[in-house]
Amino acid sequence: MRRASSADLEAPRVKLVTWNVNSIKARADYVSLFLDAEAPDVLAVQELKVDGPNIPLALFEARGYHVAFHAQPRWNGVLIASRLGPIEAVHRGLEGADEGEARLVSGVTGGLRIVNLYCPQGQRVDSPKFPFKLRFFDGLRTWLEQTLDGSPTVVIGDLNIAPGPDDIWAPERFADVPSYHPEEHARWDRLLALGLSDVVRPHVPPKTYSFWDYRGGAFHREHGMRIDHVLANAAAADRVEGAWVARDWRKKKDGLTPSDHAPVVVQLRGA
DNA sequence: ATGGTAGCACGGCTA
Repeated sequence: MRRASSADLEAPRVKLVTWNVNSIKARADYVSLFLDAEAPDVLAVQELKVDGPNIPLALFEARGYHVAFHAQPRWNGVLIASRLGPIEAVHRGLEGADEGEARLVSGVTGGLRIVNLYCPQGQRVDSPKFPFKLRFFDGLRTWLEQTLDGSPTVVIGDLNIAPGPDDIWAPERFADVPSYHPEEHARWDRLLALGLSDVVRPHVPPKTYSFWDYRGGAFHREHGMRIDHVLANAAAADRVEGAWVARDWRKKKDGLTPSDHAPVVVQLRGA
């Protein structure tokens, strides 16, 4: 554990991570390994999959992180952990667009607004989940229009959209499939039109992925997608020094099963 | 071939 205040003065740099962990309960030991090895300043977690006492908050608190979360049993669930300081102005949920599911938590920490998202996956285009996904993005845009105020902000998380052909292993196979559908790309473009930019894309080579299905040996076949994102408004994007996918954390560690997503890391200059 | 794997209210659903 390190002393937050003096260390931050010595190294004015913020290491921001987004990671869909596929159950914070099943991944508690694995996430602990990650925190000790990578020491993020802010970690945005998606897919908690548990609520209440089943969330192992102690693993964050024991390492000096402040925590804010929005959770439900079984599915979804998002959490922000920060050692920049307390998390203030916390907002939970996307009223009118999330159908009561725990998919958005936001807060301000260290002078940075974090909007942490777990967007719907969409299942198949002919399932009710797909129009729900599109409505969620429409509601998100409306909410961001009202929320973005020019202060440094990142919109971060598992957006379940691969924005371009370099972000998915076989774009031709996904032309009519959620994660790479034209209707989703239209929503992506509308988010960017709010003044947000994808601050990871310029720093990673084409065909860099953040998610590989557990099934069919997808990781070893490099059958992946880049669906975990960090979007930043101008005030935050100006501070980005680098970004990468921590691909090694998609592998087993000490015999522990990994998530099907790797952490995505963005390094920012301190304020 | 409607699979394959992992996780959650233990078992159908979600990804």
